[in-house]
Amino acid sequence: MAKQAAISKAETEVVKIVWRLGKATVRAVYEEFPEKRRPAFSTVQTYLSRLEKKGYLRVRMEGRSKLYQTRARPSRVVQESVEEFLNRLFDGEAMSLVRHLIDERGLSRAEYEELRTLLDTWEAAEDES
Amino acid sequence: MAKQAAISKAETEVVKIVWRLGKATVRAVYEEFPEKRRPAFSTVQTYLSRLEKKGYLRVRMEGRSKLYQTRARPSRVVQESVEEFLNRLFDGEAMSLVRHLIDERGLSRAEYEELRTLLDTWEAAEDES
DNA sequence: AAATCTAAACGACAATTGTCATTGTTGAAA
DNA sequence: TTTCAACAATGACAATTGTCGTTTAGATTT
Repeated sequence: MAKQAAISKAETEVVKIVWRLGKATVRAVYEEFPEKRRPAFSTVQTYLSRLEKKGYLRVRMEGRSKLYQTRARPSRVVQESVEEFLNRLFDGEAMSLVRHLIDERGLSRAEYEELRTLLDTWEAAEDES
Repeated sequence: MAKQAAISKAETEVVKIVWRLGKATVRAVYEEFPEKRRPAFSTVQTYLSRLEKKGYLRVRMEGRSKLYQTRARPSRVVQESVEEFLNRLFDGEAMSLVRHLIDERGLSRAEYEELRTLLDTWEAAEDES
């Protein structure tokens, strides 16, 4: 299996819409864009077909229209992007990113709580091994 | 001041080298690349001059060579990239990213400890307000 | 049936990005 | 002073990406 071509910015936005909708026609995706930043119908067509060519989506005819749907599991795609991003900016150090997030963007009380909970859960899981 | 043009992948790698070195000539940057993935000298020249044109670096002649140095604070550039990335993949929710990091990549014991410490620090700081 | 609507198919194009090969200069070494 | 070595300065080019307009062919409405 050849290395999957990278997914671009605009394509990411489109693939996310498809994930959210589960399966969608060109028009459906097209209409998900908020009117202000909505690209031409044919532009969406192009994005979708490129995504299909790159292997991120699967397509089939549904009557007169094309119906696109997920091929790769979203998490895998996200995973790859995160990995790439992490390597590029933080030398692959997840903690650097997290530190950056906390220092530079700040945490809300709620986020703080959530993080604590996450850690507790992690520890609990870890203990039984 | 016009919106700063986005920084590309290859450019990010180069700008990081300049940050690391503080100030650097084309050759210095060129040599920082591990031999295996070292682009041509002229390629590095191009990246640097594009970075300068985009406003990320400042340049001046130092004798016969050009000396590049940081213009924008690194953290600001990183900040922007993180923000862009976060919006694109996680709808701007930092916690989604963190959750992804923990679930999908896993935490090492050490990272776990560090995170705990970070949280404790955060809380201490928070308490006095 | 004619007119209208839709969506697929194409083909294009400009901008951005990744990458160089060359050529022109110039200070330094032979 | 001829010859190098080291840089700057250019110009190029292919691939990728962002974006469309147009044409074609069925489906639907008059």
